[in-house]
Amino acid sequence: MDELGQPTTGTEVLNWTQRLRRAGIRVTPQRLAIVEALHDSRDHLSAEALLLRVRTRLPGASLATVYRSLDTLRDAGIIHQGRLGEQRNFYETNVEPHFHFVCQRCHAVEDLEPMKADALRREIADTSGHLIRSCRLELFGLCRDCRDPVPPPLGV
Amino acid sequence: MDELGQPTTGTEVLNWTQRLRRAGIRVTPQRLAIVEALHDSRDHLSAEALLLRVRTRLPGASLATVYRSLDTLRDAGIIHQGRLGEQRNFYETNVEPHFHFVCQRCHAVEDLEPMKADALRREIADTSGHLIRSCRLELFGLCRDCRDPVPPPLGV
DNA sequence: TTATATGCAAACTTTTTGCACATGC
DNA sequence: GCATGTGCAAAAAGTTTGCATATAA
Repeated sequence: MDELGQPTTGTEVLNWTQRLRRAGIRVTPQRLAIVEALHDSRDHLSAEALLLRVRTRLPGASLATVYRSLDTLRDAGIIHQGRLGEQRNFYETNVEPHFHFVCQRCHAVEDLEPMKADALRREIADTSGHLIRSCRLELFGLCRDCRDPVPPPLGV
Repeated sequence: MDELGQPTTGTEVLNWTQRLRRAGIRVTPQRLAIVEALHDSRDHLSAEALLLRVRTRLPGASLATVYRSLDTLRDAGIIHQGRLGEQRNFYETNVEPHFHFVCQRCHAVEDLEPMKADALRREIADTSGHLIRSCRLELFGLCRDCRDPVPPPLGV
């Protein structure tokens, strides 16, 4: 199910096809497989992780195509590309401005709402005189679960 | 001159030597050349850019040594390592928590004070339940100069 | 003296590119 | 039909590593 509560299969295919077409880029099986695998994962995936998922649907897909498709989709505003301390990029279908929290123990990545960040951004713009077009906020630490590990059940 | 208004040469050498020694790492000509070149540049340098500067003083220095020294200095808390949208790391001697603004036109990098970011960080910690150990804020746009180019002198 | 650092070259990881062939529109 | 996309392999770019030698403490 996607965030509207619709089944992911079938209608999703139409949605992404339309989105690609409206963005003015060609609709190919590879691009559809890539953007759908990325969206269905609801995660922040590397190109290589994405290739593994795409290959379950298109066994012949190549890493070069994944990279080229991701670039195209990113330029079309359909996906977001980022980095999180690591040496490789990650991709996600959430293109709204938002921030990331990375757990340094379980390495989970959580999306954070922009919240007051716009105020911070505006204040920095005012005091610095720069024109700010985008910003990235990344927080690192221990997530709820890794911070307070669930104690083992009593009597074990 | 450094930020205390002291001449950079001479006393600086002593300072960095002391700082390395106090951090418990060996003082080598390469490490001193690296940290001093980095500090004197007052910039955000890549390993390769740093090697060029270091080689004016130690012509035989190698890139591998620069990388290994930077890792060591970073682990010792003497320098800070970061990334700014690019695919390579940068290094700086400012180890205080602070943020960066990157001009997308002239590619200048400016350090920003943490300011209200601590409040933002605290709020995110409270609402998410995560333990936040560090955070990184990067802003991209046009700097003051690139935003409002100086008009050519009259009569030309 | 001895653990640690350096230089060199090779390896490794991630991403990009040239080219012949395939395909969306 | 033609501009564009794909797969393969090779190349780039950035960083790390093995090893013999050199050096800080």
